[in-house]
Amino acid sequence: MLVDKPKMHVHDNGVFYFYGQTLVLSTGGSAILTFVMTTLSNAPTPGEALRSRPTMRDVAALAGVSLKTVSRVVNRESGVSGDLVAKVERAAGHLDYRHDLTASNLRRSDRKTATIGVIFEDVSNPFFSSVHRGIEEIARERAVAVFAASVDENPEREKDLVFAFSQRRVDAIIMTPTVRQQSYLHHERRGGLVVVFVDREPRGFDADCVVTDNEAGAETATAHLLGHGHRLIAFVGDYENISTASQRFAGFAKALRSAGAAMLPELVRRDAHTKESATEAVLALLDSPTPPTAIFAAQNLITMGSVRALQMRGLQHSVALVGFDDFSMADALDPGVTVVAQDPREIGRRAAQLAFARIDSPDLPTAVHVVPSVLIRRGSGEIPPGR
Amino acid sequence: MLVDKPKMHVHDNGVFYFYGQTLVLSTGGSAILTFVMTTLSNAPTPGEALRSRPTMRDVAALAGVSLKTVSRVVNRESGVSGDLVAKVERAAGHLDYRHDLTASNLRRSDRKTATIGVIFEDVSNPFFSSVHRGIEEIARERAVAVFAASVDENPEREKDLVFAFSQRRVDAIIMTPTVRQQSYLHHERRGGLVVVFVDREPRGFDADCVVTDNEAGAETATAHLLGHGHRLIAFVGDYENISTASQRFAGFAKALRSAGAAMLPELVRRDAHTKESATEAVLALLDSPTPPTAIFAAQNLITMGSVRALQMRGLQHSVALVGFDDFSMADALDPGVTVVAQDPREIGRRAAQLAFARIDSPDLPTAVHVVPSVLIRRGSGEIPPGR
DNA sequence: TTGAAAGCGCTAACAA
DNA sequence: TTGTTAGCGCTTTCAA
Repeated sequence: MLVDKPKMHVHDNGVFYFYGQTLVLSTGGSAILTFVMTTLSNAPTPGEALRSRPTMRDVAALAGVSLKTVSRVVNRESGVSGDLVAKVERAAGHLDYRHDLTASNLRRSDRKTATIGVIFEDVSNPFFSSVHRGIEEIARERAVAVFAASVDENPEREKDLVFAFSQRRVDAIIMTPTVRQQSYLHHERRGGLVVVFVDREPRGFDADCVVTDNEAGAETATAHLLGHGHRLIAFVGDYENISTASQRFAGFAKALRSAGAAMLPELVRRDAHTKESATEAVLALLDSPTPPTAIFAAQNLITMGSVRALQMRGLQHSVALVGFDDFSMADALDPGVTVVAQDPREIGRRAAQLAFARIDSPDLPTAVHVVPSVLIRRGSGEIPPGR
Repeated sequence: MLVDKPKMHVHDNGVFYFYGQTLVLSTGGSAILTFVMTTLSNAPTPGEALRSRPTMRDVAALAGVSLKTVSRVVNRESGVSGDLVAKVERAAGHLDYRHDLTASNLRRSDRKTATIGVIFEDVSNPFFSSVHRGIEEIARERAVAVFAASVDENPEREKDLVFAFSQRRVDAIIMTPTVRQQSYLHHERRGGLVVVFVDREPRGFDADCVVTDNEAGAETATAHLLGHGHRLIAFVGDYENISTASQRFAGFAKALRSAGAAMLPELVRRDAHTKESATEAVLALLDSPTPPTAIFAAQNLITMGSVRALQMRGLQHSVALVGFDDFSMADALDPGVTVVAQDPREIGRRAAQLAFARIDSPDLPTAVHVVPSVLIRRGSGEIPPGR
């Protein structure tokens, strides 16, 4: 179906299409013509020309100098006369020359691509997106570009992503390990790839790492609840094979031991991973014959899911809650949610710093940076045990 | 300071360092030795060997075949005898060979790097991190790696990032435009770079684009408040030069006009951008001589900041609020926050699909996809005008 | 200070 | 089916 008007909006099943020359309707649904644009531009179209990019040779020819001189100017090497520099820059500007970093890297002796890869469980999890942000801040200072990807609980994907980044010759990979153990990375490291871990420590692989003080933070959280008189404290956490989850569980157990409180197996749920599964787990706890008077939620999504469950039962003001990891609007809830806050952006910054430090000096001893967590009292953690 | 134990944790000003052989103390603060690890591994250390990566030539030599045969096997080309395929694969596995995509790309005729770049205002903004997620889902299907970076209100940085990605020969850039106009991209496009915009439409550049129906969504939100009897409705939005912000303002104005309601300039704030500035703006409105009975917050951070302001004045149950763009825990607040929800993940998916469609067929007419928004009633938007 | 030749790791085009 | 040669766009090395 062709339309003579150059551009238009068409409403179709809730979706608009806005095409240059062709009006496209999806199948099904009654199409409604919404309005017609009449603007026309004579700027180049997306498919125009595609004449191949100018190379250094083209610039050299236009400037009347040798290839090598252009290379020197582009790389800002010293020892080129100001006259030639100006000539080359004019020619490069005229041709819209773009230095090809991939070709440059191929020939260069240090073989650095000024590119790193980041692998998270999920780039859209607020914790990880903040870490990502922190990494970017440091990378930016070195004009390093950052690949980012999500593993999504798929263990094969961790290896695939490492492989994909390795094939693209990244200088370093910053990652959250999910696979049971990381010794498969030894091969990559022999090839000169730097690997830094964030959030969780690797297994079977000695490398730089930045983590939160999970055990101490969980201990603090639990002790906080114990201090308010709770003895029926539930633990709702991630799968045991996730190292942070098991460390947080260890902190929980340690606090109970220190207080001489019993750990009640029926109040321990280590199978929550998403908001939804956490809601389910907490509902089950609340509806059980021995409901907890307090809950320690060991991860941000789990805390959010726990809030929902408490609200569903109208218990948000009666059952105490402390979460691990802060989240957006935790302070705006009623009651505000008490959390052990991490500093994800700082974690990201440090991980990037460690990565670049090792790129610069491969022989440094490996370092594990533990970033402290902070208890933030907001109300939910200060509720006393009911009756 | 040297220590004989191989690894240790040291607590110093709240930061732990965990080094292979050297105990490092930061300056200042009382250092407390926390515990000592005794594990020792004989796996390769990070700085080990760095013997250069094996190339196809090495594989060819080990397998006793020619370079080209290895290339054929690595690229899964047909026409190689099973015998040689096995030989080559064995040799490649033995050497931990990694195909160098950067070198491959340099020589290949299509010159595709299987890499795209994404440029957002802030990768840690939940809206953008979800868009990022959507893009990744589609890119994953094509084994394409994704660079992600933030502009951070710095207009120069938009161009710098485009430049940085262009230098790395990405196949496409998916971006949120911030600079006043995008005609500088014509040069890049001539070189074959595909550009797709998300969230905001570009100016001075005809390209594929995926946006939310900002004007219609804002109109719906405002009409919703008008329908509940409000006439003193405040608009709190982003800077005027951001196209989404002005479209949402247009929708706001349109709804007022349709209802025959007056637009009160003193209730319009178009200078909010962050959570904090929104809180300030809303506090000023609430404390003014003519406070609004309802607020339309035109962006996710602004809505969050508005919630905070209402809570600070204890007005969250008296002044109505509708936000543009959903956010985490909006349903768990008291009252739940009524929003016009976008579908960021879907926006990301479509943007990626558009990008790949254009990579495959550069001559398609440009398309603007408008993804519909949905009003979600949660309580805050249904509060009637007080008294 | 400038340039010519070689070659980074790979694939295209062609030959055997 | 396999291999040889040339060369992608650039930097290195070395000579002028």
